[in-house]
Amino acid sequence: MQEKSFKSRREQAAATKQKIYASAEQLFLRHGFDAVNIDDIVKHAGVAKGSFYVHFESKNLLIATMINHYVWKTDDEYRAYWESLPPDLPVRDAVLALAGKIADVITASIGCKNMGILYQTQLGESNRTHAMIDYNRALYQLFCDIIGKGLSTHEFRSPLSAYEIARHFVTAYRGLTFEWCVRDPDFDLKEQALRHFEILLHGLDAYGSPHST
Amino acid sequence: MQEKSFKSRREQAAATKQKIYASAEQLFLRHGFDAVNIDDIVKHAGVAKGSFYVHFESKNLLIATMINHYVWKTDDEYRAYWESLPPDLPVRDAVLALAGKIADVITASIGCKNMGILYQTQLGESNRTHAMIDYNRALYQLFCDIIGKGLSTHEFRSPLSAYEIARHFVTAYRGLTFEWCVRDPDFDLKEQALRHFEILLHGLDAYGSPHST
Amino acid sequence: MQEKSFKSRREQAAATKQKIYASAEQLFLRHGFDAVNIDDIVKHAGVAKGSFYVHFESKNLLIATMINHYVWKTDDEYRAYWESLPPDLPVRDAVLALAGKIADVITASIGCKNMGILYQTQLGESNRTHAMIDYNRALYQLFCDIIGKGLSTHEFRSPLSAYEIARHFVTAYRGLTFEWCVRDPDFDLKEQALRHFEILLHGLDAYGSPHST
Amino acid sequence: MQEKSFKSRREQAAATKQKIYASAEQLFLRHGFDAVNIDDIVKHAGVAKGSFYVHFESKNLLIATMINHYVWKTDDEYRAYWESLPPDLPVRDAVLALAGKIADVITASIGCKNMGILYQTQLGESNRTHAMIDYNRALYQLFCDIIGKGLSTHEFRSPLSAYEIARHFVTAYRGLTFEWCVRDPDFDLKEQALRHFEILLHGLDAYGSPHST
DNA sequence: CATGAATGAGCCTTCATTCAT
DNA sequence: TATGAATGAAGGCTCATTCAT
Repeated sequence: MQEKSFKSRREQAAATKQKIYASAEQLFLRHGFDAVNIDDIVKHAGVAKGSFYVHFESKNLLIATMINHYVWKTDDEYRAYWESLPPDLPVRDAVLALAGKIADVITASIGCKNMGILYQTQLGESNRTHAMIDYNRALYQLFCDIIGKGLSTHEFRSPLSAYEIARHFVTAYRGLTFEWCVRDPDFDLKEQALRHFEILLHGLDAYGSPHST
Repeated sequence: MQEKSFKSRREQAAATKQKIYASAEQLFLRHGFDAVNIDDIVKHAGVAKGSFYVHFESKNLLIATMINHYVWKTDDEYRAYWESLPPDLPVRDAVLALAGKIADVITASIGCKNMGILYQTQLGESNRTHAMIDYNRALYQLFCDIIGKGLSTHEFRSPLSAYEIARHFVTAYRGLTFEWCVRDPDFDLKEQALRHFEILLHGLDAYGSPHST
Repeated sequence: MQEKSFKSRREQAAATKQKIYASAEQLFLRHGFDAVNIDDIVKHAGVAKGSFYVHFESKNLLIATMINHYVWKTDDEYRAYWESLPPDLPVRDAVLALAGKIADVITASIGCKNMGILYQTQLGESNRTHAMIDYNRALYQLFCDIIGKGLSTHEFRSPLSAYEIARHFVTAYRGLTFEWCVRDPDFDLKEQALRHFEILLHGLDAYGSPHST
Repeated sequence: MQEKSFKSRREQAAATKQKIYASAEQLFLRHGFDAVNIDDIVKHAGVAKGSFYVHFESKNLLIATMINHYVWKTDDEYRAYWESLPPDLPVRDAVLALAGKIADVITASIGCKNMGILYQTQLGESNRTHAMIDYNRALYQLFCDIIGKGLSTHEFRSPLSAYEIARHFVTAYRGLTFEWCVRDPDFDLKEQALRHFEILLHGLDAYGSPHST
């Protein structure tokens, strides 16, 4: 009780900012960036219009910030997951596990609609875009690291560089995610990702073997 | 007696419609749907604003129509290309050839920016989206046909259905195209598509072999 | 009767533009540029807000245009007046007559408030200003011409160039006008202008004489 | 006992007020009244927004106060200067000296931009204007005193009253200052003021002489 | 069919001022 | 006194669409 006075002014302000942010997030997810205006956001947050501009420079900057949060969050999650895997796990299994994890994260903590907005944004040329030019750059790096480790221990053989293989993986995941965004709910991201990556891993094995081509 | 002026009037009208359509197309490609307004279009076409609404119900409907044209056009091109291939071409080679052809079409006759707009539109939720909800459906069908033929002649073996394999192909192409849109010009679509499909085909081979899994 | 159909669409449009312009003019004069907004203008004109932007690019551009009209109008009036004076009128009398005429024009067809806005604008640095950098440039030229004629016929003697003398006249008129804007109605522009110019003319005579300094 | 902390608190408050005032002054001079907002001022002063309203009732009142300071300051400076002149200096020379002094003050301690803002304000109608409705009233008085002294000693003759002559001087200075504000740096205020006043003084001499008119 | 003036809802942003802490 | 979060009215401008000629 007396929750009110428990909050310092600073905390109160942070709470307001959070209310606005959360409202914006919800509404953006529900209706897309362009269909939501500042009035909607502040009304939903229960604050005055001016308050929005106390906490955020502009609508576009809020969007950019929000997108960055998503990107960072997922990147961190992926890497943490990989580092939690047993070090002696075969590279092949690690890649499959990561593919599954990515699907889990995208499905559960981002969601289809939101992911669609993320991808739309990345395809766009607006000022928003420049805030997130490199969504997936960290994923590239992560795949590089995993494959590089496999190549260096000779557990994994391929005429391709770790970077090239990582590119195939990222490209594949782009396609999987896109297809999911567009076909949901008729496309189970995790299931498809695992199948697709299995084929890809087979392909890379075969590609590296002498009898190929 | 009046036929001539009737016809010329009809022709005139068609010409006006075409002028507007072509202007809209050019401008949309250059700047995106949202950055182009009716004023821009009619000014570029050299006609009056009212003429736009004589020939098109609304901006959104024009966009939908235009997208459909694109979809049909490319679909036809792909199928015509396949039908032009020698009937005895191995399925594997046909798939690779088609992958290359698709890259050619997308690169040359659609372009990176435009493709991005198409993909953005597909990811969106607006009324525009419904116009192209089935972009690539024909491609699915085409891959299905190719693979189905291979499976039925036993030239190609796989525990997967033709439909499933087609889905892997389409998904892969989605990723390739997306990556190209985002990374251009540092990502050569055709080269990457051929490499990626080669791996995928290897993977499918291996996947189908008894020693796999 | 049937006044309506007498007007072609073009005339109708011109009438609307004029209504907006006239409303803006009135309101600006009454309340100043900054105290009047687009809503006020269109409401006063009895048209929709969008109509304003059909006829004028922006509020600032309208203001600039309006100011230019004033400037041109007065310049033309001054020169026409001078050309209407008898060619054999002594320069001294011509200058005095012009000084009086200027006062008449400013007083009657511009008005005190308006003149104040003009001067304010000229002192400002806003985008409006650049539209009228040279209010009074034509007046400079006119004085130059009058004095130059007097100097060339030796009717008028001075060690100063026509340009320098013109500058003294223009400067003096600036002061008279400014004082009028600020002191009105306690400062009779015409009376003061005539007195001041008489002194100035005497001063120039004396200045040119050998016994001066 | 408490005197010290009382005083330091008072001093602190005064210091804060002064910081705000100085910041506002600087920014107003640099960018004009309307282009500077309270946020700019307090940020520049390094205090909180609320502090502004602790020390000043409103933005407009601060502006009014500031203008008054300017007016008083310059008026005092002019009078002090005159009083510092040798009492037996001829009126004519005193007037010229004062004209030069005014130019010095305006040029050095007010500046062109600032003077423009002052003049703009004076031409305006806002509540600000009332704060400086009497800018130059003291200058009137000063000129009156100087000329009155000359007239009373018969060192100076004129059919005009001291007040009327003062008005011509003030009016002339208005014009000079305005022209400077608008033409700077192509118009050297001091040089032009001295020349213009010389002509004016000649004119007044001649005007007073029997052979004039 | 063609024209282009007219419409008016919609949107982002600014800013002086208030007030609880 | 000092703080700074909160307020909400105000304002300039865009744009798809309509409709009389």
